[in-house]
Amino acid sequence: MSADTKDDRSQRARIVKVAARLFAERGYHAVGIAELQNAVQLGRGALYHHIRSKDDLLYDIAREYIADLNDLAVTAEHEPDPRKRICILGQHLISMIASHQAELTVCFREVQSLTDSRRAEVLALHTRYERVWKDAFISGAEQGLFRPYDPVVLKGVLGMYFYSYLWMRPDGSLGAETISERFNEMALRMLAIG
Amino acid sequence: MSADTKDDRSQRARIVKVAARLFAERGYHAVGIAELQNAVQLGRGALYHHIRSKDDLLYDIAREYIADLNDLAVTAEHEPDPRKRICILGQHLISMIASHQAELTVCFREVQSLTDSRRAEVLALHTRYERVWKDAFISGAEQGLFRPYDPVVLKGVLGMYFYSYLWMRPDGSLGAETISERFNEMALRMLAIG
DNA sequence: GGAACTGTACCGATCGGTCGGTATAGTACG
DNA sequence: CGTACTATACCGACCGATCGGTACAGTTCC
Repeated sequence: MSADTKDDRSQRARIVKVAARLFAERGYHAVGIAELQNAVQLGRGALYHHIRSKDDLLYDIAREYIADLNDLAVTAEHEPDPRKRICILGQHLISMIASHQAELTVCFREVQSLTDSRRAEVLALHTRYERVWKDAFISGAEQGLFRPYDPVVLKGVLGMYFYSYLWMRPDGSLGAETISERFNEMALRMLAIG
Repeated sequence: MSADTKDDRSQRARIVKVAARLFAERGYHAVGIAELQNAVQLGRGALYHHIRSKDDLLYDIAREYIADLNDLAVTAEHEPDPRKRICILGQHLISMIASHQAELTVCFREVQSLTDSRRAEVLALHTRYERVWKDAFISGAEQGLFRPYDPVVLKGVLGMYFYSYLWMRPDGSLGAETISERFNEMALRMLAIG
């Protein structure tokens, strides 16, 4: 039992992880508290001892992982070469999706299920993340490396990366490194001049 | 009242349309029958006179529009030039998303909410649609026009197009024609050799 | 009359969340 | 040592509200 002295945090982390998987598999509103109870093998009271509400659970998941993505993106902003910056952003994004697929699925797909103020907050983080990409595109355009900035190109490139949360399989034959390399190469093609 | 003699079909079509919009906005499980009633201004009994169940409603939406997409795709298969075929597929896809955004949002995002057998059926339609693209990619590769077939490239291209259901705005400044033209050009770049 | 359409009252089941209470471990005090 | 007290983790019964769906009577139109 000595390993369980930190029960509080580890239990909560475990609950959040299981919830993320359930929400990703079947959708936030489709998963009831009873199902979550059963999945974590805890009684009603025990579960609510660790979480405040179902909505808070969703909020924590949706917020934390887009925030992490932003943190990673900030480090990429130090790279002066827009082409390299795109590659770093792409590699981070794909590796995050590969290693936290359930959480990012919730993050991308269940924002709408948050209460108004929380949704606004999380959406702001999404916007901020997108802006990092946008800045890289504009930067490259100004340096004459990329085609002039075009929002459709931005959406297209981001769509390519983001959409991977739906088909990527962590145990599949395609590793995250392979995927990000090919996506990065394609992104640079989309941005090239002429 | 004379214009309402075809109430049966028109009412049902109206209900399906409103349901699609609600499901797209807030998610299938988040929308209750009461909310749907209120939106179509019909009592419980009247509503259930036109639909069999909530699940059937989802099934009809999710099935019909991916089936339509497949029908459109079949006509594109007659085009021998893989490059042109890609452009036709892309143009059809984007124009469908633009004109039936709510329905296709449901179609893409709520497949998981269907019962097992129905989900399998709808997923088969998705697979079939993806195969049309795949065939075009392979065709182009065989003719020496595209790079060798790579599933990652396929997923990347499809992601670019599909993801647009999340950000496209029918009343926005970007018309469907503009978007599909630029996406098509990018898709061909992604597929080009070297 | 009869078929189509509609509203209301109602069903059992399940929803998210709270309740009082228990078991256990740690700690302070005599 | 034993006893009193506190905090944490947990359980299962229970809450009002809402869920999807049904029964049925009334109305309208041919």
